[in-house]
Amino acid sequence: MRSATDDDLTARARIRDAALLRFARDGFGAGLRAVAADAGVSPALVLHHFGSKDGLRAACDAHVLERIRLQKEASLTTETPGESMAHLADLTQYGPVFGYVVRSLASGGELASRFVDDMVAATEQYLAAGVAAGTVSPSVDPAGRARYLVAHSVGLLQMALIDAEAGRAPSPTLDPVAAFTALSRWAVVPAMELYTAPLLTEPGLLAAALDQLDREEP
Amino acid sequence: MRSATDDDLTARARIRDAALLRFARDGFGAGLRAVAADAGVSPALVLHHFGSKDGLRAACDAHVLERIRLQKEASLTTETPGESMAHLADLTQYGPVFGYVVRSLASGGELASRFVDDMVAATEQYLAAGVAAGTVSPSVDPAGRARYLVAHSVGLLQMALIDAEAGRAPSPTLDPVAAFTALSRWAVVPAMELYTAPLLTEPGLLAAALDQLDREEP
DNA sequence: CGCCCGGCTGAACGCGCGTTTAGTCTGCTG
DNA sequence: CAGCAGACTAAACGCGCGTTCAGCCGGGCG
Repeated sequence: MRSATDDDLTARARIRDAALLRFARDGFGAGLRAVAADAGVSPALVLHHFGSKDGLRAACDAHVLERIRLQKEASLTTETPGESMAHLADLTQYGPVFGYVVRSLASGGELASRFVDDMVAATEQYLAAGVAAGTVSPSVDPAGRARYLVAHSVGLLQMALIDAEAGRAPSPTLDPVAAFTALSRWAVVPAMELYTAPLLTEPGLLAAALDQLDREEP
Repeated sequence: MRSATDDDLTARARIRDAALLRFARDGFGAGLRAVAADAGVSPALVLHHFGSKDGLRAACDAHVLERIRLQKEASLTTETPGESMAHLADLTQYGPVFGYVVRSLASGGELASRFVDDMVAATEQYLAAGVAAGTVSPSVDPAGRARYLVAHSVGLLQMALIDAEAGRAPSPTLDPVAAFTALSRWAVVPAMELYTAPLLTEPGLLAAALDQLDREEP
């Protein structure tokens, strides 16, 4: 299962990358023997390097978080916002990392909640910049709005995963690019409509919700 | 593990209900022996009634779909829309069914995609009624909009599940009522804001998206 | 009554899992 | 050169899984 391009990586890195891919494709129930076979090593070596299956998953999580951190740092220091968005849209550069994150969001675990928090913080920042630039409306609850929008993205990914398993769409863990284009095909128009025109015609609903919240916990 | 109220059920129904609960709480990796113990029967009896573990899950799926079908039928024939919403909001009556659906949405499978399709159809119908009543704005793509909104709900559930596993919120599969109130505490205000006022200030974005879609596939 | 059939069980089977152990090979170091 | 350390493996272990099988028990029927 080892490819020619893997030969320059240490066995440890090769195992970690193989696990990333396996877990993304088959979920975290995938066996150590399958990961070992993908990496071209013996099952015992996996445990020699990572201690246990949990250790392997923790190493995968750590590696993904580090990749995200590096990307974030780069986009903060060297890029304009436009370049950042372009990089985000180019999923090919992330390789199995994207699929692994999607699988984690579906399965839970520490990476999932940390990733969500990261996304919420980044979204809040982007929205604040948009408000300052005048392209985004200000909010009575910027943090809540960011969290709500992140939940929407999680839902779109989850529905893509469900559709993929039913054979109706490309899988975001197997072919992120195809899945993303398929998703944008149907979701962009509803999204733009929802974000540029009010869904509900009664403008007093927000005030009513705020009132009710105040009445419950003053 | 059998409770007094279970005694009047046939063993088959008791096993199915126990499986519903186990799968909802622990996921579909839960063992047959655990289900059998919960139902107060031997593991062999589970297979006697359902043939295999897959058969048991299929029976759970079928039972849940039947419950949903009955609920839908009742709400179509006997209830006003207001009563329907009130019933939907009262999660206690669904018991383990709600948690099982949430778990299915996270894990995929046939029930998940069928449930999503059901929700999309129902949402489209509700939105159409809202448009007719004047409370909801008309859409250029009613089906897409319904699907998009359902994806949002799936995302909220999935984030509740992630937060629950991180110990930050009640679990929607363990205590649906608590999870739902915790969710509404932070999500209602952003939702109302998002649905009553445009998030983006540039009104031409929808037309741009429609143009781009036309240009790609005429 | 004798029989049978379906609900039901205890015990076992084979399998694949994560993990352990003992040991080999290789390259560096004193 | 001897010796050590670390990468690596073959083989096995114990466990829990889904599943099978032979048989028990009780009620309905000819």
